[in-house]
Amino acid sequence: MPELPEVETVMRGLAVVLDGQVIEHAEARRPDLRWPLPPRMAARLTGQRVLGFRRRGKYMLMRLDSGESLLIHLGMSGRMVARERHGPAVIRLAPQGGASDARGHNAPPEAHEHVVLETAEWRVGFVDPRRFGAMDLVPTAAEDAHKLLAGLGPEPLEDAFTAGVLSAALECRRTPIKAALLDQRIVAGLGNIYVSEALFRADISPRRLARTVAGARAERLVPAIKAVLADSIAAGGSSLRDYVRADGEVGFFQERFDVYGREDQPCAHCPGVPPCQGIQRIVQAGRSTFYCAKRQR
DNA sequence: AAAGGAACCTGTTGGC
DNA sequence: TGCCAACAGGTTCCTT
Repeated sequence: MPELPEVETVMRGLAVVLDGQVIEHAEARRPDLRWPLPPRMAARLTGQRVLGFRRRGKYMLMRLDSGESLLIHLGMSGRMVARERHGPAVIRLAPQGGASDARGHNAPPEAHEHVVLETAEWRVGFVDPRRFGAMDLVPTAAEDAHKLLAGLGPEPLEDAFTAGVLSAALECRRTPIKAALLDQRIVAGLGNIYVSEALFRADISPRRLARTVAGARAERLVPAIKAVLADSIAAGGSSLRDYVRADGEVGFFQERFDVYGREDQPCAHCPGVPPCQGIQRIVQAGRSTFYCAKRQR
């Protein structure tokens, strides 16, 4: 569910609540997420001060003063819910929000809340119905050597991610560009939504062979990827600013997609111009892709 | 080695 | 209204 922009926004929300605070109490209520939680995780978190956060692809890393970092992946359905322990505020760091009738310290416990972290002021729960999410502890000095991070491709928002870098990575791939961009080894952080969105912005067909995305096409695609991610983070970030509302719900990119989930709707690039067929939905590698067949080549 | 599909789980949605 | 199938934003693992 959460792709790079959602993970970035969730992480910034966690930082607001946890940065600099001491985890007074930690609890692993259900130890079997995607993989078993690391040994004694709750004990290794308890008493630690949170020194800072960082994101790598769709992974969040929370630095502790013990010299370890908590690695968090939200999987498909993972979200974080922060409640003020002695007040009404609730921050739901959830990509699609959902019902928001929670009432703070008197609210019923969230279902599927597998891990809980408590500071003096906040109770932060990791909620993940499908349990595709994961947590692990890793030495801070060797974060990037972690098995789940070691193979990741470049960060798309960093300057080092250029058209040259991308086309070099795509060169030997005999697969549609859609599938290649979902591969976290090519570029880290894109998922099913933003791949469709970026290809639309770059006028590139999702069916095009990856290795033919070079030259001018790669020069269009890289800025398109950066722009759609940045726009989405800006949308989430702006809603994060007023999180203090008692029923605080962090908004995300939501209804602002150009193509994702818009089958049969007009294409924003060629509205009403025949023979544009509007947005089509196709299935690639078992997953939905949305695009405009006229515009994207 | 790379590509495609199944598998992991649970919740929601849409059709009949 | 009820039931069931299809589908969901991710990733790994197992075959070809």
